[in-house]
Amino acid sequence: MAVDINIVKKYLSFIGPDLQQAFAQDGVIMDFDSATEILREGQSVKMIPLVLEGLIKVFTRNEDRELLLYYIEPSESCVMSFLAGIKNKPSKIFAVTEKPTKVILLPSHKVELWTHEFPVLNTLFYDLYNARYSELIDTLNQLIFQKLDGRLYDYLKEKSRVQSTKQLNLRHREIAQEMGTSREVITRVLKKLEKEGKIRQRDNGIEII
Amino acid sequence: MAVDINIVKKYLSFIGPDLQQAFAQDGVIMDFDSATEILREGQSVKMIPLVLEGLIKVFTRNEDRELLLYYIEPSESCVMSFLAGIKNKPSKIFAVTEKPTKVILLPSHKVELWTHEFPVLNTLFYDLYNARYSELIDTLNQLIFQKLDGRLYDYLKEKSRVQSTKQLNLRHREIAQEMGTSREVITRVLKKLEKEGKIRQRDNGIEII
DNA sequence: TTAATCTGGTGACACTAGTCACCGATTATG
DNA sequence: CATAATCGGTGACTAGTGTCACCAGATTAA
Repeated sequence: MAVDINIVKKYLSFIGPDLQQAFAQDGVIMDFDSATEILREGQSVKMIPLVLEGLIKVFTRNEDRELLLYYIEPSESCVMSFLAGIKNKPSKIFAVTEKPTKVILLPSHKVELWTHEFPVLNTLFYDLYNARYSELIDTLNQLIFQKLDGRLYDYLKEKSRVQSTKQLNLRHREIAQEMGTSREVITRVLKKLEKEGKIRQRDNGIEII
Repeated sequence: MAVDINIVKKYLSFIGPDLQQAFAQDGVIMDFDSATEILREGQSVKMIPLVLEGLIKVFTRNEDRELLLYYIEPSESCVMSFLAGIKNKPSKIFAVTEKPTKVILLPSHKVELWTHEFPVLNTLFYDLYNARYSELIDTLNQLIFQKLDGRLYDYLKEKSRVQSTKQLNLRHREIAQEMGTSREVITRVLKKLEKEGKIRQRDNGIEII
């Protein structure tokens, strides 16, 4: 048995004992440090990851510009990026841990079998696909229909949510990077948000009000 | 038998005889005129549509602004929008036929059963989800990393591809609508593209070179 | 300690896209 | 036929962003 069944039970109580058993049998637990690139390994070994603990951020890149797409939180999966990566294309999607992160890797051919045996797994993936998709749509709507100040404020609130703190330790430069713009612009817009009383800037970072 | 098995065989040769049989048994064929809104009906009856013939465009809206997301072509499905619509949320996605379109509607609870019996169906949906997802990513990348002239040119090329013609019968106003900008801007950028020799404007529309 | 680096801050400027106002030509409608 | 509506075209202006140059204070490295 590759994985301690109790770990599986602890994090994935909702999938039922049979599937837990299967996961324990064929899955592999991996722990990643913060800021580890997740995508590289998956391309040769066809494994589908399920996040048990921690946080992964998914973004797209174009030359030196990035754009944050969404976060993957516990009991979610980065099916998409992996599957896309496996298929063939250069994928244009990147996944990096933002906290120390524990995942369980499931062999994709097993997962395919399991989806026939265990409807709950099908539902899980179907929900995940949907979730990822909606997030993308939201990002897209934000991009085309909102101005930078709105986008930045939403970005900060989301960051605050996934980090579970109102004290964000962020450099202007990092924000600019993740939002696909430049540092000076972020500096200016943060000033504006501060004047509007939505945030406060401190030595160590940004406080959401 | 609700649907003539020969229709199913004709359009969906790749799914194998057993699944064809199942589709014919439980599916419903519907024909839509051009410019019909597709989403409305699906919300009470849980049916998953598969496009057999024609073309559906999917877009998002915000007040009076729209943004074209992608097209659904034959043997593809708008799973996402339907499922999202069924779930609960206001969905923010719209689907409208752009040609006369023939679809087969499959009861979603049956589809769930079939995915267990017929691996090919799982693969189909999985591929579709992936396709939809990649298209969104492409749109997103285009939006943030490209200027309007590039976007417009790509828009025209894609339009030309799905319509299978280099002579596009389009009003500047329509283009502006689908790209989420204003008519004057499109007029100007089209002029620019024409000067660059990428298109030609005629009385009846636009020719891609 | 000194030098290098990182950080936020800022003014000046350029460019893109959106808006407004208006026009002439063409097409549809009464 | 006359009038109205639509369509593309254009100049002028504005707002929002991105870019460049440079600065001062804090932090880190030599």
